[in-house]
Amino acid sequence: MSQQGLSSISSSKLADFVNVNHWQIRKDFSYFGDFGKRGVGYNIDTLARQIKKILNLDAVHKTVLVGVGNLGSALLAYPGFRIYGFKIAAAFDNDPAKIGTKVNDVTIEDVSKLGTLAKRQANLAIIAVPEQAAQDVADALVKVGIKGILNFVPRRINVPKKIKVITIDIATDLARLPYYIPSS
Amino acid sequence: MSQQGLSSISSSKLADFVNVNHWQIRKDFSYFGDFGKRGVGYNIDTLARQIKKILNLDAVHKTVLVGVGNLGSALLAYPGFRIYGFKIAAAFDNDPAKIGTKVNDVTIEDVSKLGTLAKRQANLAIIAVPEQAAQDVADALVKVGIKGILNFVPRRINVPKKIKVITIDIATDLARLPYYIPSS
DNA sequence: CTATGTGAATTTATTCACAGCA
DNA sequence: TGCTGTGAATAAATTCACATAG
Repeated sequence: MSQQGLSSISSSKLADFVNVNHWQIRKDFSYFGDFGKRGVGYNIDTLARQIKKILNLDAVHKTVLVGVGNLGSALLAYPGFRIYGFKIAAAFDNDPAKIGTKVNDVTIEDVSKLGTLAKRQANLAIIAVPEQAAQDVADALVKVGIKGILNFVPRRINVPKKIKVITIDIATDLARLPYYIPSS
Repeated sequence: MSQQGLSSISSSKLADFVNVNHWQIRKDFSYFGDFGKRGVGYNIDTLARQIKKILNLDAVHKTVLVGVGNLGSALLAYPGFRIYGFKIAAAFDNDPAKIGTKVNDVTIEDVSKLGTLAKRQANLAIIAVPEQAAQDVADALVKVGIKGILNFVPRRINVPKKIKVITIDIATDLARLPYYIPSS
């Protein structure tokens, strides 16, 4: 919207975009501050900045990818990360054929050298390895000081409580669909 | 657990697995029926069958994949779908180099021939195409009678209200992590 | 007049505590 | 004695309605 030259937006318009009610938008915002102008709406740039600040998205986050198979490659090519400030700073795999090659400007490193990450100040990681390797990779990432993990492996991984893990299990998401489908 | 020879499980054990309280497990189940035996617990096979029935997962769901790029290929290779009864019955792409080739026993077809699906009784679809193509693909899928869509494209797609769409936006999921990370 | 921000009312979800069955 | 199922109590989220500011 900002790029379209708009400067303000109302809670009703925002609500339409995300399919909720206008009062829900205002109530939610109100828990964090007074972002709007009565009679006018919300300044788009200011609002975006405030939300990014609340979500701690107002800085670049160095992110590490472990596992450059089909899914990992898709993630490396995925343009969606940039808008939120995620920078994939390193990628690791254990396949000798891949190590040393470049995918989207990132050189793939040997997963056994994960330890070298410690100096490089990445604090988020994406795990996209086969199931059996997931826990080992998680352990190595914890050891190296990672603070948060986005886990694509359909398996629970154990990490210290202060490390935040978000698991994306694609099969489980797909499994929610049939519930809404009449008989099939 | 069934494969490990166990026949029963208590709400407390189940609760530990999914990180909720034991009374939450029982309360949730109770909305759908009385599945357990007092003093014993829940019969594992019966419970699994009941849950699958509730979620409409007790039949094979023919599923169509559109877009066989990095992500689509990863999905074709993904073993997680099978356990819930999803069978990828067809895959489509618009790249001549891919059409006709086989990935995991599925022959890739020309996306312009999506119309031929009508006869093949698939009612779920996975969209993994570039952003610009998403709406056109969705329209074609609706025309061909699909009932539910798992959408991996970070963009809202418009479909008739009776069609259920679940969108997985990986960037948004990753964007939730920094909120939990101390300073960074 | 328009659109926000927020107390109050209402609805929904979670937690408790325990009766009742194997 | 062990564990379920569920009313009742508590907590949380949503919705309403309207005073207030531009």
